[in-house]
Amino acid sequence: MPDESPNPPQPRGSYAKGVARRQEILDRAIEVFAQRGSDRTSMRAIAKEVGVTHAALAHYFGSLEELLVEVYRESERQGGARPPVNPEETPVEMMRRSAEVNREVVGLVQLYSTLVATALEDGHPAAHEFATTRFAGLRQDLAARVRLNQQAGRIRADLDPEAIAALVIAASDGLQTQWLLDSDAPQDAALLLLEQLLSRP
Amino acid sequence: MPDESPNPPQPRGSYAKGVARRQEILDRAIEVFAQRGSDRTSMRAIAKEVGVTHAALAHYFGSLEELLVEVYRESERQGGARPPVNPEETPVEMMRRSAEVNREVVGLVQLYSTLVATALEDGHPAAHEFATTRFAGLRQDLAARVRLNQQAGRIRADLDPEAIAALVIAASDGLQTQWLLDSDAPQDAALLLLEQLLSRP
DNA sequence: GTCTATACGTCGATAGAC
DNA sequence: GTCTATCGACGTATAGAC
Repeated sequence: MPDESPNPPQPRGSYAKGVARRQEILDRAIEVFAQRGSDRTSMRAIAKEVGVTHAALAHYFGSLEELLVEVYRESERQGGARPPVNPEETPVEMMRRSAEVNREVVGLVQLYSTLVATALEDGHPAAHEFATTRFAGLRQDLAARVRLNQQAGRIRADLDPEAIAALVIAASDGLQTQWLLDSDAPQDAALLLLEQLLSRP
Repeated sequence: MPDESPNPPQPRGSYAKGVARRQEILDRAIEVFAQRGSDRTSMRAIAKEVGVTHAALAHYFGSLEELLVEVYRESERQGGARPPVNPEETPVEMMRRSAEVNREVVGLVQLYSTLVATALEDGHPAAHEFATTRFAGLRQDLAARVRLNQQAGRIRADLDPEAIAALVIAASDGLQTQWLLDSDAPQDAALLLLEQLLSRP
């Protein structure tokens, strides 16, 4: 796209107001989702809670799917502003902390499950992009942590970091699901078991 | 449930035809889901593929949710008619076989993910009942297998069978998801890793 | 650019005809 | 037992007010 004007065309006029409004909507939507689940989440219902019309949501987010993805992304971003993370923290410890936080915001976990399930179907590019990127990034991050821990002697050095990363993420997600369906399911016990299995003997 | 009449009241009139028709619909629906994913799955679309109207589906299954649950249940039942299972088969081996089969019927795995995600939300009794029962039953079955394997010396005897069962199920589900999103994800490697971790040293 | 009003087609569910 | 007809709610798209 040649011939770009030296004055970028976007932030002209009341553009700033738009991004602020968009942020307002996202913040409010996160509260709504965290409280009551991701059920009853039509554009009209969300719009009513936020205080706009459903057409306004379409204006800012394009589609319901993109809105849901943005809500979850933003909630992760805000949740990520937690105490600075020790990079040598064990991957399982990291997931256990995450699971603990998630128990307080069940609606966001429901939203996450919905997004992942949607991503598996064809014809949902926004959800697919979100899930693919998230899993690939998480696997990479966790694999790096595994290597650090292996060097520090806290994780068995004979195990493949990539496989460990995928396994820890899968266990974390799957146990979260089982726990949401049955709070007697041994979520933390199973994560501790995995931690023990990975530990250097 | 006392006082059952010797002549059960249900199969009166052309009831037998009804169950046959219902079975026909289920069989056809399973084919449809196995082929193309669980997307495009409105009652009207399914009805068209099956050759009836959407009102007929509602007559037999009550709601879309119940139809989806029944389709998956029936597909599991039919898939369960596979080679008799060695009860001492290791839990991870069992899940690896299952994963192998599932790769051929991606649409049914998509349907499963949708059902589980739906079950996490409020106000979906059929999906919730399905998922709760399935996980509880699977955990029980796998825990029993773990105990057998522990006695046979194939799984470390110092580990909690219930926690192992939950962990194996979670890993299996979660890795399936990651693999569907990215066929480079180390699904089998991670399951083999888990097998190795659980093995008696 | 921001946002409302409105309309379109499809959805799950249901009632009633046959 | 299966259909047609109809209902309210949905996601999306667009025209135009400001």
